[in-house]
Amino acid sequence: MKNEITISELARLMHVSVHQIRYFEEKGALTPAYTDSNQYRMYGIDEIYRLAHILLLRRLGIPVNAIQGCTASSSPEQGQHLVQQALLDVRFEIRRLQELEQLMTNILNERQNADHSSNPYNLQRRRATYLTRWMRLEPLAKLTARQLVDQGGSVPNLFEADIHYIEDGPGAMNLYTEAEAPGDYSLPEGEYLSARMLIREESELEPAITQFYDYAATHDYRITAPLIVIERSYLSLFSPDKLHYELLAQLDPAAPAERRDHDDDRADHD
DNA sequence: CTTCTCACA
DNA sequence: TGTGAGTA
Repeated sequence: MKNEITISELARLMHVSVHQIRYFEEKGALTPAYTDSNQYRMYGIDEIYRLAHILLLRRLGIPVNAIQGCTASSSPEQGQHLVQQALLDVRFEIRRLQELEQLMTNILNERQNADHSSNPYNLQRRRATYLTRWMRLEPLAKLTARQLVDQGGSVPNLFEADIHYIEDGPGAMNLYTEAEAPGDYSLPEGEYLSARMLIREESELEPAITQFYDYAATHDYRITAPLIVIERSYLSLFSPDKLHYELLAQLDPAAPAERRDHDDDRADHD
């Protein structure tokens, strides 16, 4: 019985595939102690340690090629740099996952918010938000696939963000998405009237808008700024035939805006 | 049981 | 960076 072991024994011992060991060899990271007369690779105790090191560095996300140079020519300086780089990479990955987590909770939260379908209207105090414009829709133009590609690469992560439609001249629309910093359009902080609704056909939108203005008028809300139509893409996620919209308009800050300390005293109109 | 090579994610 | 199939 030899002291050295075969590749499959080594693989079982280290909980890796035989393939993987040969792959490391191809990359120059791990050479067998010797190859037997039957062409079998044989591994001794040194190779076991070596493989353990390689596996550890792989867990840190260091590429096998890099392990080759760092373990063989063995410059501790370089090895340290590799680990530092790997650390930077995992921090980047953590950020990525945190953003993903945020997206998921947003999707879930929006569903909760959307479910109170009793009274679509509601008054909100909103912080300033900033919008960046990414496309202009000419009057009567419908959004088509062609327009999206002709528009150039500047289409945002479409349908991961809510699309804001703001009228720009007669019949024309500008399309925006939310931005971090002040951009092409700003919604100032203030009181807003909002209505959320679920719509099956685009034709339902127009009457909803007039109804929105009617509602504002009968409640003496002064709307000065343009109406913002928000297409909430998350909410259509699980009901493809329906679109969720929010109508939003800032209330005139100059108007006396009879202080409403509670906003649930309207139930007369629908 | 091993080897190698190739195609595939 | 590996995996799986097929071969000898």
